[in-house]
Amino acid sequence: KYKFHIIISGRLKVFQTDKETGREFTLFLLIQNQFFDVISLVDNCNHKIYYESLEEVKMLSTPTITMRKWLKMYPRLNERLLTYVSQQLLSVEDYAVNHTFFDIPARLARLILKNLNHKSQKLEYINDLSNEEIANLIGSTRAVVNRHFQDFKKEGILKIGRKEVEVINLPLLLKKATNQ
Amino acid sequence: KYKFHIIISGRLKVFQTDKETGREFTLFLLIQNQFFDVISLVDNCNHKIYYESLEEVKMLSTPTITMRKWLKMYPRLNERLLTYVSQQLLSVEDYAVNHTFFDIPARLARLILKNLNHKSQKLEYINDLSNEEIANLIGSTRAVVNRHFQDFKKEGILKIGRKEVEVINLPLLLKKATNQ
DNA sequence: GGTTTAATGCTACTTAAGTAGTTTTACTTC
DNA sequence: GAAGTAAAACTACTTAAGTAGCATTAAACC
Repeated sequence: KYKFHIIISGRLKVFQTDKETGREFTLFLLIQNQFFDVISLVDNCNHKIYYESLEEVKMLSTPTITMRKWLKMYPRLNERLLTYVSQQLLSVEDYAVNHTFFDIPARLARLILKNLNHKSQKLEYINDLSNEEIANLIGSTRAVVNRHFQDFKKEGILKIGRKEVEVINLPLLLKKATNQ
Repeated sequence: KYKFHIIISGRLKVFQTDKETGREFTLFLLIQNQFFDVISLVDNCNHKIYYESLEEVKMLSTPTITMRKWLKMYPRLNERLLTYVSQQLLSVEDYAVNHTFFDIPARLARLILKNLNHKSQKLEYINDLSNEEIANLIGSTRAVVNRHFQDFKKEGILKIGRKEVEVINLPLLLKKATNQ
């Protein structure tokens, strides 16, 4: 029933939802060479999670049981997985810490900085996302994200097109990312 | 320089701080048989984190290098670590999700439920913590936590002594934990 | 028992996140 | 190029988290 996957191409959004409000929170945007779902390998945890492809996604899949067998046979695999899960841990830890210490403008700035291609001054990998999806990434809502995008624009930090963000004033953006 | 530890006894608080506001956020309260710091084993990550013992802590320690050697020699160890890190991932994921979907009363209720001994109706493991430390666990502040503790008391959900919490009305507490 | 200290309780205030609803813009499709 | 649609922009409002400062209580120590 359960399977283990490796993404070959495309983006897979892994998220949680709140049925009450309908809000979503994106935990990971998995891309090439990333794994899903590692947690299923670890014994009897009933980890409820949702996923959705942002475009056509190609991936290698194998039943959890087979994967468990391979893990026993090839220690290197275990090692690789440990590294991967540790990175995910750091990533989610970052979410949690950002949520407690920073307001939305700062979290937005940090998201942009994290995904910024410093040569083109543009976002890569999340550049085509709607305000809604951006909001899901920082644990907020569409309207709020848009509000602060407008502020950033007014302050000359960003140039914003439809589903396109370009950084104009990097120093100011960096400042937004740190102070509250 | 870096070391890997296994807790033998006592509680070790692992946390992050915001220098600006002085606020803390507790990521883990490590106890017996838990590891610290697994992340250091994974190559060149410069993971900044703070830790502090809540009482006298005994632990086994070994240099990261040695531990890495052992990992290569004993595959079972790798397996065990993978399980451990995965659990931590789930735990931190829970933090992140709670922060986006639930308000402070709900997060407080969920913390209590998570650490509730259903026989004694009392908290175990975090029962002796101050409001301040409770706040650090749910990513809030002392005053706010206290405010909601008072509400819970008035509503007949909790009986609160100095550094002591007892659940009076479990159904109501459960309700608080889900809706906002 | 009296004094010191730290945790808790309380009041008042500020601010920003969330929400609802509408208007405008830009892209798509025929 | 007109029509339709979905995203983005905007306005107004509500609410709760955060903050500051002080009062009170309980514990700890001499």
